Amino acid sequence: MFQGEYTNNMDDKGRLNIPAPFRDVLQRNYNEPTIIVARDPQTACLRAYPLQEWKRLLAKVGARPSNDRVVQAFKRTVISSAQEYHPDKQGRVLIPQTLRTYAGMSKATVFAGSVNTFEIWDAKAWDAQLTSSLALLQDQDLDF
Amino acid sequence: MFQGEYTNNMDDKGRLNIPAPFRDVLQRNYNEPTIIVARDPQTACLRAYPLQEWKRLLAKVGARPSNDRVVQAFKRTVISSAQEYHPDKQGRVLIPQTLRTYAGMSKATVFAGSVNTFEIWDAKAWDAQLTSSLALLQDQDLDF
DNA sequence: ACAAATTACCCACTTTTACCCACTAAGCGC
DNA sequence: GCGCTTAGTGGGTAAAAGTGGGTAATTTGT
Repeated sequence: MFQGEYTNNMDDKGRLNIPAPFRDVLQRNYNEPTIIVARDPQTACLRAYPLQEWKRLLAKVGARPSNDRVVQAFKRTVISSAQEYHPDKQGRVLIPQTLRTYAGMSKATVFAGSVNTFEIWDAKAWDAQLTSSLALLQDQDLDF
Repeated sequence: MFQGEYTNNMDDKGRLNIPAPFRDVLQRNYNEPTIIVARDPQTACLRAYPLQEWKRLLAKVGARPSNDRVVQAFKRTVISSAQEYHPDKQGRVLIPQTLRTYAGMSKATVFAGSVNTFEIWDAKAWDAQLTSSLALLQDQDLDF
C-alpha cells in the first residue's frame, strides 16, 4: 500500500529516484521492482502502477465496448503513454521527455502515495493542487 | 483513550518526543507503539492515529464513491501525507519537513488528546486555536 | 557501415536517517 | 533530604537513501 509524500530531485539526465519506501512496497507486496508509468488524464501528473494493478486496469478497459468514445480517448491518452520501467541499481528510472512535459516536471518532484498506485508531480504543481484541495475541504462537513 | 495536553520541544534534528502518557495508551490499548501521522485538513495541525483507528478511517473513505470530489481532495491531502512512524527507544519520531511546514512547527510543540487520536500543534498556533475555540463556546448552550 | 546521440549500468560521494548511549531534570517513597 | 525511577533532551555513529558522473552498450540517423 503506497502512502506518504516524498520529494526527490530529477537529475540533469532526466532520471527520477523512486522513494525507497515505495520500492519496498513494490518488492514486498508485488515481488518485483518494475512499474508502469502513464499519464493521469484528469490532472497534470503521472501515475505509476505495479504490473499487477496495471493489468487490472487493462482488464477493466477491455470490458467496455471499444467504440465508446470515452474508452477511445482513454486509450489515446493513458494507454498510449504507458511504458514499463526497470529501476537501475540506485532505484532510478528515466522518464521520457513527453511525459516530463505533460506533468510540467523540471527538478523538484513529488511522489504521493495513492493506495495501490502512486502519483508523480512537479513540486510546484503539487503545492498548487494541495492548496486548492485544502480550500475545497475547508467548508466540508467531514465525517471521517 | 487519549486525553490531556502536553508540550514537548522538537530538537534540531526534527525529532518529536511523544508524551509518555500517549505512549502508554498506544501500548496498553492498541498493543503496539506504531502511529500514523497525517495532515488534519481543516486546521493547521497534524493528527496521529493508532494503526487500528487509521484502518477504520480508510474503510470509511473507501466506502464512499471514489469520483466524489471531496473524497479525491481528502485522498490528496490526508492519505497522501500519511506515514507510519516507529518511535525510537526514547519514544521519538522524525517528522518530515513537509508536515512540519504544514503545521508551522518550529520548536515548542503541543500534543492534545482527542479520544482515539491525538493532535500535534505548534505551540503558538495551539494558543490561537484555543482562544478562538473558547470564544465559540462562550454563547453556546452546552448540555454536557 | 559508421558517427552521433541516447541509454543502461556501474562506481563514488554526500546527505539523511535510524539506532544507541549518556546526561539532566522532575517526581516519588522512604 | 537522599536516592531511586522515569520522562525528556542532546549528540555520536553506522547504515541507508539520495545524488552526480563516467563509460560501455545500444540505438538512431545518414
